[in-house]
Amino acid sequence: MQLTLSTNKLSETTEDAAVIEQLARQLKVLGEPNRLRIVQLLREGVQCNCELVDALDMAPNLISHHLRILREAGLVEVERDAVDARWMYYSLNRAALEQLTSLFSQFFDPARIKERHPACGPQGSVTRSKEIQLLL
Amino acid sequence: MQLTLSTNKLSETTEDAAVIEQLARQLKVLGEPNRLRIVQLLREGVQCNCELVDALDMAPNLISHHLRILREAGLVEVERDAVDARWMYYSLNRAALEQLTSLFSQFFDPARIKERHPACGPQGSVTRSKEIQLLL
DNA sequence: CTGATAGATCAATGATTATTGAACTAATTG
DNA sequence: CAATTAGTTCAATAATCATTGATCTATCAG
Repeated sequence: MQLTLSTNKLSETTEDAAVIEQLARQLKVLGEPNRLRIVQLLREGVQCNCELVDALDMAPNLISHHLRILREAGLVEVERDAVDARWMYYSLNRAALEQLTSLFSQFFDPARIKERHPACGPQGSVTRSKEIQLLL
Repeated sequence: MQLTLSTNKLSETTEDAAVIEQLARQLKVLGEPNRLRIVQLLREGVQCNCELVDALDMAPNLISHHLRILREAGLVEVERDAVDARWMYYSLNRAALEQLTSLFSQFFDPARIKERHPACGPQGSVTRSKEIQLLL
């Protein structure tokens, strides 16, 4: 799915609710250890289901399941072998990863974290920053 | 948690099983929409629980829960107000985000995806790449 | 046509985890 | 001290989702 931003100002790029949703969806998909391992293997090049089964020691249908999730998230693509159509070849979607890494770097860029003092708390807030003590 | 790599060769940095596990753990934490929204708010600066409650329209204990998860993943830190110790101030852990974005960019870098032909499949594999047809 | 092969789909189970409401702490205020 | 306030912790519920086993679909080989 290709998302268009509701604004073209870079500073608001990562504020768009739909973008956040999409980012969360993809991160959740990648946050599953077995799927992350599949992605790691796919980085080494196109793989068929059976190769992943061998490498990960998992049931074929489970691999199938995770590949489907990855595919539905737009992160992985499938091709069918033209010579023997029983074989499926899975590969990473470069464009999707390009977009994802770009958004991720922006969203979590430490340099863009603001120093703002909280709007709530006691009036002592003004000088709080120097008095604060670490918890536990 | 600070992870040391079992190898110092850049090309193998993202191959380390422990690193993958840790990456998966953090991505899963960030893959929850409400938590991602919390992170988004924390990017605007330190926030107390109550501010997040207002901004996200969620129960305080639920915010507490998600903040704990973020904290246990090392992504968020807490401080207690020195003037009125009832207030807690949450902030993003810059060092952790630095490390995470770096690892993420490396791991999902499209440029590092190899073109390798699958080791399985029919003998026709050799010329497969040009014959392959897209599935659905 | 009959197996065998690669893999997907389906239904059921189990584990994880977000959410909710109630009770609890600790600190401040009157 | 009693009442508030900010926030956490705990137990219970509900929803999500990974895993498993069985079945199903194509496709290819004999």
